[in-house]
Amino acid sequence: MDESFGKDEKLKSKKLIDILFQEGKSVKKYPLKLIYLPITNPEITNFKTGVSVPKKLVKTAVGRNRIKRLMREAFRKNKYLVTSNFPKPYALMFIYISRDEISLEELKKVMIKVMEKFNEAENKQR
RNA sequence: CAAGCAGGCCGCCUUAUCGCCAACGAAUUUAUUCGGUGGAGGAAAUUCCGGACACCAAAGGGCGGCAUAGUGGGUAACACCCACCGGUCUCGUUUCGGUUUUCCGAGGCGGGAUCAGGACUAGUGCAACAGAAAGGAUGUACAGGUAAUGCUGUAGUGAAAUCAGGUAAACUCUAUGCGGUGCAAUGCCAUGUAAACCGGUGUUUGCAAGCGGCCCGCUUGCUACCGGAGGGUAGGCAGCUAAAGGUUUUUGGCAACAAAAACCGGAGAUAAAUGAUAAGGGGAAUCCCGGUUAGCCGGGAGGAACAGAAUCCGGAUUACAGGCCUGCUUUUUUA
Repeated sequence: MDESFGKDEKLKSKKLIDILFQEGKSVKKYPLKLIYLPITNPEITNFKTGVSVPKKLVKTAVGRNRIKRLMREAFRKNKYLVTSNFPKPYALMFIYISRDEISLEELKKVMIKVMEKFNEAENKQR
């Protein structure tokens, strides 16, 4: 199973991120929030995923780094849940909305639930 | 051996698996695969000083403004570092005097801590209590003196009474230094469809903008003419890491440091890499059990601080579990 998470799959375009925050929909499961938007640009063929931890909630750079790394790890292990289910690519942004630290195990569980919610919402619409 | 003080160093390790970033080398299906290699800190933090570098005019002149403040040295430079001098505090020791048990006062020598440590014979301001009077000063008593007068001395208040008084982390003065903005600097590529952009030529006046707050001065634009520039995405590349680098030895120097030689040469991301999991090792505080008069000994549980590079250096400041080393002081035990 492909568990890599390389450059190509990361959300890096500033423009795309701006559009995502303006027009994207979201699902929430504490302490995670997922903002998503279908990518209309035909050049881009795969999912683009980013993670974010607000400076307001986690004060130190070490703390934010730690949580972002755990989020990437949790996504990497479970990304098949979303990437294989849709014909069109999406831009995804996971945002951590708690002040407290979290273990990888717990984060994985929440990540899976958020992804399930996302699947439901998008499949219903189609 | 223990405690305290001062200074310095380190600040989890090993293996496996799954991943991330970088340059390199192969292979091919030419954008992918494979391979081994390298990949956070002593503070990377605060952004408080000082530089390098870049652009703004060859960064220019004046006023204003800011910073620094014993002397000498080090350095690219500094508010940093070193040495010395001085003041203040403190400890030890010693001498002298009073008293003589303690104790008190003065001085010498030695150690430690600390100090924005230039100038109040330029001007201005400020000063509790006491005192007649505290800054263009001058009243009482006694004594002296004069043509005359606080003119002179003493007493009295006070830290200080015409003494070159005190005070500059008071204005100020003096000396020295400082232009501004910062790698989101800056350069290149790509983009542009039109009152825009780029290049060139010409340029009188006026206006506007920029060059630190003002003035000077300088530059640019507005105008005219000529030429250039059409897929999509909206970014990409350089700057970008070799550093006033480090280690060791020798020489010079009290030292900071400098010179020479040999060796090592070390992250470069950009919604931002350096991570996750498992096993083993290591283990402080604390807790539990057993033994012991106690110190303590044995076993088990427990599990590691502050903190993340963002152009690069030198410092300062602040945060920090635990461990190690060196020196000094003190106490106890043993020999």
